[in-house]
Amino acid sequence: MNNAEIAEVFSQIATLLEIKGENPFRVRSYRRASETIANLTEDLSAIRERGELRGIPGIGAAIAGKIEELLDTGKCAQHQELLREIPETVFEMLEVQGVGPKTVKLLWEKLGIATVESLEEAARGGLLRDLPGLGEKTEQEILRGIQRLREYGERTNLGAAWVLARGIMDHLRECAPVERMEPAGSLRRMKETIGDIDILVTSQRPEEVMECFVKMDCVAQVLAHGPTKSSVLTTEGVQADLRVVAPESWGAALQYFTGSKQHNVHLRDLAVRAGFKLNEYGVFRVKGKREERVGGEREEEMYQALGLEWMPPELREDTGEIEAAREGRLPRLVELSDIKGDLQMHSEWSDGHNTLIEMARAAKALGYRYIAVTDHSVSEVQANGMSVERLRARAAEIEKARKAVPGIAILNAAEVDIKGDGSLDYPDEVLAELDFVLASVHSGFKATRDAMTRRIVKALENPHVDALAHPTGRLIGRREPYEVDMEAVLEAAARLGVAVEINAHPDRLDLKDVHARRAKELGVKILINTDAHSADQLSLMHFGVATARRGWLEAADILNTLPLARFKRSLRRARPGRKRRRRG
DNA sequence: GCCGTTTTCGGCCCGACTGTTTTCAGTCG
Repeated sequence: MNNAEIAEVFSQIATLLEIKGENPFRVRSYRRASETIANLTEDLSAIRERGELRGIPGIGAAIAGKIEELLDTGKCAQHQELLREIPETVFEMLEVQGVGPKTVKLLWEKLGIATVESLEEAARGGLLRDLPGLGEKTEQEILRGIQRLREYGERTNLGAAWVLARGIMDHLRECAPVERMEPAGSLRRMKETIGDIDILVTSQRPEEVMECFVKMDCVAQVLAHGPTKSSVLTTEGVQADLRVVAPESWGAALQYFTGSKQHNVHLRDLAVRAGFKLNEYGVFRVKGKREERVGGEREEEMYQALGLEWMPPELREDTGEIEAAREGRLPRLVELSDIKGDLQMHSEWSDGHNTLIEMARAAKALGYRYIAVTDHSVSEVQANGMSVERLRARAAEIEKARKAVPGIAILNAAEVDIKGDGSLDYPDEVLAELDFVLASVHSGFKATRDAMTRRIVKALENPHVDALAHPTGRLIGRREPYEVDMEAVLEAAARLGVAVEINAHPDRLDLKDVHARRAKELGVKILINTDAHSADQLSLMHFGVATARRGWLEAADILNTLPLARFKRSLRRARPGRKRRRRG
């Protein structure tokens, strides 16, 4: 079993214990373990080999034993036992807004309801209103929740949420008396998917801000409309929450609503131990019964009171950032302004919409010093992949573009398919003509994990390959990543000096944050590229930078933060090993 | 179930909102 599967088992155990009404602290232990495991950069099996399971924070004797059980047998007796008591289908019931563990317990015990379908039927039949603690309004709310779940599913891609949030904020700035305004929540942390959009503002006239917010064109339904908090469902099906806070609580509220939940829980635990209290209004020193407010206007104050440095939102997942802050060893995360070039983009020569010159001009306008134009290779028929002849014809056009757009280096490059057997889509002598070779998988996604791993590692062993693009092939929300042993791929990349891409397109974000962090640990050099298929998509770079930041990466970990000459020297092709191998 | 230079037992984050209530439980973030 892999880490994600084991994390899922513990998450289910936590939920099932919660439904049973078990000790909430025991529930939390399983939930915390689940989240910690999901964010680990290394496989549990490897950690176990070294006998270090107990060293993972939140993993004690009991859970370590269950991890071993899961690794050995693929099952966990306690989990199986719980599932015999409560059917697995209750998990989807919990996705309905307003339905929590207590309600599920009630529905299951009193009415034998364990699926969303039977819940809907019972609500329509008016059977819920007679249950203790439930009433007619709750019944209607559950029906609405089911409809919303069916219509829109759960989470939104970061890219779509970003556009929507920008739109809302631009609108509020125009029509309402807002002072400070920032997105909070998972959007501010730049998570790859967003549950709902949180926006925080300060204003002298909150009612007007709320009024403007609930009357936006993009509002499909007003879910709540109060003086300090309003929630709407947008026409895109994304929930957006707006909160107005007092200026003196701005920092406290921003910290609080940015989360993550685990980060906040950990932080407040520290606060209590140090004699402080944190909430969305400020940080307070607790003296017996009295509380003295010691900060809250600026976010920094919330951390400083606990002896911690302020930390970027992208780090706030409780995966070691609090310990790092305490010890003064937070990374200096890479920033968009560090990026000097973009090494994956497509032109009209394959499936892009713009000419070479248009792409170069757009990249230059963003301040880049170099780009690689990586049109597709011959096998990508549907993407107008280039034959060797067209590739050579394009080389002449690139030469012209270099003259037409001075001040930016244009690398003659290609995104070359890794074929089913791990060979590349152009012969070696053709690859040798290129300035930069990016390899990637576009077919055979259903291969076994072993086969896919061998295929990719073999491709990386080709000395002409400089970098691996979108290493798992996933499309967030649409296509699962193919099965591959990422640890083996990253180890091969580190050994061979091949760079690995963080694809910045918000549908991909591939490498994802956790893998990027692992890549750094293994000494793999990273590229952040947009994979732009039009000039305007070059601006998606910041999503890739955010993913790198979530992986704790600094500018020095990323090749395309280097000036051109050093960038070229850092590519695998500049390494002496490559020449030796070629002669041999 | 986890954890500890104030503890190996006794703690474990905090508040708002809603609906069903008569003082509070459940959900959410």
